Amino acid sequence: MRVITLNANGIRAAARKGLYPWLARQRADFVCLQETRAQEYQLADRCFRPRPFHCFYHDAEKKGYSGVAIYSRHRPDRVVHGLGWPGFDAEGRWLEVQVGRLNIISLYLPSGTSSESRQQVKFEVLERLLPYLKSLRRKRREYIICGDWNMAHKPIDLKNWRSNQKNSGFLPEERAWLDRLFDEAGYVDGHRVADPRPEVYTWWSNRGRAWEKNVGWRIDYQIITPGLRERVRRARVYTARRFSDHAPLIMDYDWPLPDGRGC
Amino acid sequence: MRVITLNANGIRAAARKGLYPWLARQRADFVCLQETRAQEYQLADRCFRPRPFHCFYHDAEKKGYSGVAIYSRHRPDRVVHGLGWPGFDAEGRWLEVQVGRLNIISLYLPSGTSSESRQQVKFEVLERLLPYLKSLRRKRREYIICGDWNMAHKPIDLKNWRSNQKNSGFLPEERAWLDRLFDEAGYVDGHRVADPRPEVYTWWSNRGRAWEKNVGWRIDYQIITPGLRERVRRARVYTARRFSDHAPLIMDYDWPLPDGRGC
DNA sequence: CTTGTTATG
DNA sequence: CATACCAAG
Repeated sequence: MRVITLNANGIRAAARKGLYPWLARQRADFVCLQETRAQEYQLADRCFRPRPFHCFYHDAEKKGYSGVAIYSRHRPDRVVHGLGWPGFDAEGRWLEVQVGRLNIISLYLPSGTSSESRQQVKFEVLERLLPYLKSLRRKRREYIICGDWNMAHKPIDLKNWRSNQKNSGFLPEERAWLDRLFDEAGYVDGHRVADPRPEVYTWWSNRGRAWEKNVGWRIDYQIITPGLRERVRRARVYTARRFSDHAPLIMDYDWPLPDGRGC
Repeated sequence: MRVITLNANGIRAAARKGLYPWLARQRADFVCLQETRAQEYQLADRCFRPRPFHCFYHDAEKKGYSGVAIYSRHRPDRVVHGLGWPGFDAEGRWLEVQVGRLNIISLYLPSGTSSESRQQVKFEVLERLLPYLKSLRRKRREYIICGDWNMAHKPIDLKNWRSNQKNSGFLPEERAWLDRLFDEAGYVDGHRVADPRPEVYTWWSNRGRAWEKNVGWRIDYQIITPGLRERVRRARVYTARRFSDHAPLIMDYDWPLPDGRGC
C-alpha cells in the first residue's frame, strides 16, 4: 500500500507544474493534499478528479486559502469532513477516509509565521488536537495522519535549528507538543522509522536560494499508530521535480487492502 | 524632432519586456507614456530615469493605477502637472512640458469600459476638456498632445466598427466629440496627416487572439495644432515587438529644437 | 487576458 | 518569493 502526502501550495499551480501526470505514474493507494487553495467549483477541469481515484475535497470558506483533499483508490466506507470545531473546520484543515480498519487523514495545521495571533490559533489547535488524537488510540483502528504539521521536531529535522529556536515551527512549545504526540499518545513518525538520515527535508522557503542550498525543514509527516510501525516498508521524499515549495512524501506500507476498484 | 507616445500598461512590466533598451535606440526627443501604473517611489531602479532624458512623472494617488510620464531630451522651460481639476489630477492623467514655443503633453483619458459610472466620468472629462483645448488655441504656441485618448474616430480606425457602435470607445457621442476637436477647435490628427492607410491600429485587446488577427483600435494619437500640420514628416506604429497591449506611435516633425543637452 | 494590489504562507 | 485574490482596463 502506497500513501503520498504533499502540501501543493495551490493545487492549480501544482497542476500547471505537472503534478497530475506524475501522480498517475506513482501507483498510489491514497494521496493526501494540503493547501489546495481552491474551492471545488474552481476545480471543474477533469484533471482534478484523476482516475481511478475516489476524490474528496474539504475547502476553506475563504477563497484561495488552505483546504485539503484525499484521493483514494478504494471506495471509502466513510468520509469525514472536519472535526466539528467551527473555526478549524471553516479553514478546511481535516479530511478523513475510512477503508476497512484503516483511517487516512489529510491534515493541514495552521502556520504561525504570519502573525502572533495566528501562532495563538496554532497553539489552540494543538491543545485541542492532542486529546482528540489520544482518544483515537482507544479504537481498534489504525491511522495514518498525513499532512503539513508546520513543525519540525528535532535539530535533525531542519538545516538551521539554532537560529530557528525562536521561529514558529521550531518553538520549544511546538517541539514539546510533538514529544507528547509520540511519547504520551504513542504515535509514530512513519518517515523516521524508515529513514534516519539527516538533511532530508520536505519544505524549502521560496525566499533566498533555500532549495538550491537545501536549507529546508521536515514539517510534512505521515504520523501512524503503533500497529503500523512494523508495516512501514519504505519512505522517500521526491525531489527530482518541484510541484510546490513542499516535496511529496511517499510511503509504502505492508497493509492488506482490497483490490483497488476505480470509481 | 522625434516624438514617441505609448500606453505602457504598467511601466515595470514594459521594462521587463525590454522597453528601455529599445527606447535608447530610437533617438527620440520626447517620449510620452501613459498608464505607468506605478508611483515614483516604486521606480527607484535607474532604468526608469533613462539618459540623456529629463524625466517627469505624474502619478495617480491610487497605487498601481493610471499615471503619465514624459522624457524630454531638452530641459523644459516649464513642467505642468495636471490641469487643476481635482478628481482628474488625482488620477494622474495630464503632464505637460514646455520647450521654447512648443508644448508636449502626455494625456491618458479615462476608459469607460469598466462601468457606466466610469463612462460618465469620461464624458465629464471630455465636456471640460474641449473648451480647455480651444482656449489653448488662443496662445501663440504649438501643441503636441500625445496620449491614449481611449476613442477611435472613424470606421477606418478600428477593425469591427459596426459591432462596436454601442461600446465605449466608439460611441456616437465620443466620435462627435472628436469631430468637434478637429472641426471646431481646429486640432489635427498628426498620424492621419502622414498615413491614410486602414488597418493601422495602436491597441489590441488581450482577450481572444486580437493581436494575431490584427483586431485592433487606433486610440493613441498625437493631436497637433494646425501650425504643425505641414511639419509632420512621418508617422509609424512600431509593432515588431510588444511592450504592452498598445504599440508605440513614433512621429517625426520638422521643428527647430535647440541641441539636446542631456541631464 | 494582463497589470498591479493585497493577504497569506 | 510564490499562490492565491481583487480591481481595472
